[in-house]
Amino acid sequence: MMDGWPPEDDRSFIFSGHAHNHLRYHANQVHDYVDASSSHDGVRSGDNSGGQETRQVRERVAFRTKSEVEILHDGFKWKKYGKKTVKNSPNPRNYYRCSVNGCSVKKRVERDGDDPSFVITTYDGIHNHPSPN
DNA sequence: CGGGTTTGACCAGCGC
DNA sequence: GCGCTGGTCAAACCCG
Repeated sequence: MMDGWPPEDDRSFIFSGHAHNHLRYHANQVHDYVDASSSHDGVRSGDNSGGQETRQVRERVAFRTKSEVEILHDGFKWKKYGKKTVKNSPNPRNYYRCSVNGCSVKKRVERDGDDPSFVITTYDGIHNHPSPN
Protein backbone atom coordinates (compact mmCIF):
# COMPACT_ATOMS: atom_id res chain seq x y z
CA MET A 1 0.00 0.00 0.00
CA MET A 2 1.07 3.45 -0.79
CA ASP A 3 4.49 2.17 -1.58
CA GLY A 4 5.03 4.98 -3.98
CA TRP A 5 3.20 7.95 -5.23
CA PRO A 6 2.41 8.61 -8.88
CA PRO A 7 5.81 9.90 -10.00
CA GLU A 8 4.45 11.70 -13.00
CA ASP A 9 0.71 11.60 -13.04
CA ASP A 10 -1.35 13.73 -15.37
CA ARG A 11 -3.00 15.23 -12.36
CA SER A 12 0.30 16.47 -11.04
CA PHE A 13 0.80 20.15 -11.35
CA ILE A 14 2.49 22.96 -9.55
CA PHE A 15 0.35 24.26 -6.77
CA SER A 16 0.69 27.93 -6.02
CA GLY A 17 -0.98 29.65 -3.14
CA HIS A 18 -1.14 29.40 0.64
CA ALA A 19 1.38 32.17 0.54
CA HIS A 20 -0.01 33.49 3.79
CA ASN A 21 2.12 30.98 5.64
CA HIS A 22 4.53 33.06 7.60
CA LEU A 23 6.33 29.87 8.53
CA ARG A 24 9.32 28.28 6.90
CA TYR A 25 7.30 27.34 3.89
CA HIS A 26 9.03 26.98 0.56
CA ALA A 27 6.50 26.84 -2.25
CA ASN A 28 9.20 25.58 -4.51
CA GLN A 29 7.81 22.32 -5.77
CA VAL A 30 4.39 21.09 -4.84
CA HIS A 31 2.56 18.26 -6.48
CA ASP A 32 -1.16 17.91 -6.16
CA TYR A 33 -2.98 14.64 -6.52
CA VAL A 34 -6.77 14.69 -6.34
CA ASP A 35 -8.89 11.59 -6.40
CA ALA A 36 -12.53 12.37 -5.85
CA SER A 37 -13.76 8.93 -6.89
CA SER A 38 -13.20 5.87 -4.79
CA SER A 39 -10.43 3.84 -6.35
CA HIS A 40 -11.26 0.19 -5.75
CA ASP A 41 -14.72 0.99 -4.55
CA GLY A 42 -16.45 -1.43 -6.90
CA VAL A 43 -19.71 -3.13 -6.10
CA ARG A 44 -20.44 -4.98 -2.93
CA SER A 45 -20.69 -8.73 -3.71
CA GLY A 46 -23.40 -8.88 -6.28
CA ASP A 47 -26.59 -7.02 -5.77
CA ASN A 48 -26.89 -4.05 -3.42
CA SER A 49 -29.64 -2.80 -5.58
CA GLY A 50 -30.83 -1.03 -2.48
CA GLY A 51 -29.44 2.25 -3.60
CA GLN A 52 -29.79 4.88 -0.82
CA GLU A 53 -26.08 4.65 -0.45
CA THR A 54 -25.26 7.86 1.34
CA ARG A 55 -21.66 7.43 0.40
CA GLN A 56 -19.88 10.58 1.38
CA VAL A 57 -17.66 11.85 -1.33
CA ARG A 58 -14.39 11.29 0.42
CA GLU A 59 -12.24 13.57 -1.60
CA ARG A 60 -8.61 12.69 -1.27
CA VAL A 61 -6.26 15.58 -1.74
CA ALA A 62 -2.57 15.05 -1.32
CA PHE A 63 -0.05 17.87 -1.27
CA ARG A 64 3.68 17.45 -1.39
CA THR A 65 5.23 20.56 0.05
CA LYS A 66 8.87 21.33 0.62
CA SER A 67 8.80 22.55 4.15
CA GLU A 68 10.60 21.99 7.41
CA VAL A 69 7.37 22.16 9.35
CA GLU A 70 4.66 19.59 8.97
CA ILE A 71 1.87 21.80 10.24
CA LEU A 72 1.11 24.36 7.57
CA HIS A 73 -1.34 27.06 8.52
CA ASP A 74 -4.18 26.70 6.06
CA GLY A 75 -6.74 28.51 8.18
CA PHE A 76 -8.23 25.46 9.90
CA LYS A 77 -7.78 23.97 13.33
CA TRP A 78 -6.27 20.52 13.44
CA LYS A 79 -6.14 18.22 16.41
CA LYS A 80 -3.64 15.39 16.42
CA TYR A 81 -5.40 12.12 17.17
CA GLY A 82 -2.73 9.54 16.49
CA LYS A 83 0.80 8.81 15.42
CA LYS A 84 2.00 5.75 13.54
CA THR A 85 5.34 4.69 12.18
CA VAL A 86 5.60 3.90 8.50
CA LYS A 87 7.63 0.98 7.28
CA ASN A 88 8.48 2.77 4.07
CA SER A 89 9.97 5.66 5.98
CA PRO A 90 11.96 5.90 9.20
CA ASN A 91 9.73 8.81 10.05
CA PRO A 92 6.41 8.55 11.88
CA ARG A 93 3.10 9.52 10.34
CA ASN A 94 0.87 12.03 12.06
CA TYR A 95 -2.92 11.90 11.96
CA TYR A 96 -4.84 15.13 12.36
CA ARG A 97 -8.55 15.85 12.51
CA CYS A 98 -10.52 19.05 12.08
CA SER A 99 -11.62 20.20 15.52
CA VAL A 100 -14.21 22.52 14.04
CA ASN A 101 -17.84 21.79 14.76
CA GLY A 102 -19.48 19.78 12.00
CA CYS A 103 -16.20 19.37 10.25
CA SER A 104 -15.38 15.73 9.67
CA VAL A 105 -12.26 16.36 7.68
CA LYS A 106 -9.19 14.30 8.36
CA LYS A 107 -5.63 15.22 7.59
CA ARG A 108 -2.64 12.92 7.23
CA VAL A 109 0.87 14.32 7.52
CA GLU A 110 3.94 12.34 6.66
CA ARG A 111 7.55 13.17 5.93
CA ASP A 112 9.05 12.06 2.69
CA GLY A 113 11.45 9.16 3.22
CA ASP A 114 13.47 9.98 0.17
CA ASP A 115 13.55 13.68 0.87
CA PRO A 116 13.02 14.44 4.56
CA SER A 117 12.95 18.06 3.51
CA PHE A 118 9.59 17.38 1.92
CA VAL A 119 6.33 16.89 3.74
CA ILE A 120 3.34 14.95 2.46
CA THR A 121 0.05 16.47 3.54
CA THR A 122 -3.03 14.48 2.64
CA TYR A 123 -6.53 15.86 3.21
CA ASP A 124 -9.42 13.43 3.54
CA GLY A 125 -12.88 14.88 3.05
CA ILE A 126 -14.21 18.34 2.49
CA HIS A 127 -14.64 21.12 5.03
CA ASN A 128 -18.21 21.65 6.04
CA HIS A 129 -17.66 24.66 8.21
CA PRO A 130 -17.19 28.33 7.36
CA SER A 131 -13.50 29.08 7.19
CA PRO A 132 -12.46 31.35 10.07
CA ASN A 133 -10.23 33.07 7.59
C1' DC B 1 -9.84 25.46 33.15
C1' DG B 2 -9.73 24.23 28.46
C1' DG B 3 -7.92 22.49 24.68
C1' DG B 4 -4.25 20.27 22.59
C1' DT B 5 -0.87 16.91 22.63
C1' DT B 6 1.12 12.22 23.61
C1' DT B 7 1.57 7.07 23.81
C1' DG B 8 -0.34 2.59 23.82
C1' DA B 9 -3.57 -0.75 22.76
C1' DC B 10 -7.21 -2.51 19.91
C1' DC B 11 -9.51 -3.50 15.67
C1' DA B 12 -10.25 -4.44 10.88
C1' DG B 13 -8.84 -5.76 6.32
C1' DC B 14 -5.70 -8.26 3.45
C1' DG B 15 -1.76 -11.14 2.37
C1' DC B 16 0.63 -15.26 2.59
C1' DG C 1 -5.28 -19.71 10.06
C1' DC C 2 -2.02 -16.48 11.38
C1' DG C 3 0.59 -12.25 10.86
C1' DC C 4 1.11 -7.64 9.48
C1' DT C 5 0.00 -2.94 8.38
C1' DG C 6 -2.85 0.86 8.78
C1' DG C 7 -6.11 3.34 11.22
C1' DT C 8 -8.86 4.87 15.22
C1' DC C 9 -9.96 5.83 20.12
C1' DA C 10 -9.14 6.60 24.85
C1' DA C 11 -6.75 8.17 29.04
C1' DA C 12 -3.36 11.04 30.91
C1' DC C 13 -0.48 14.91 30.77
C1' DC C 14 1.12 19.53 29.50
C1' DC C 15 0.69 24.22 28.15
C1' DG C 16 -1.55 28.66 27.53
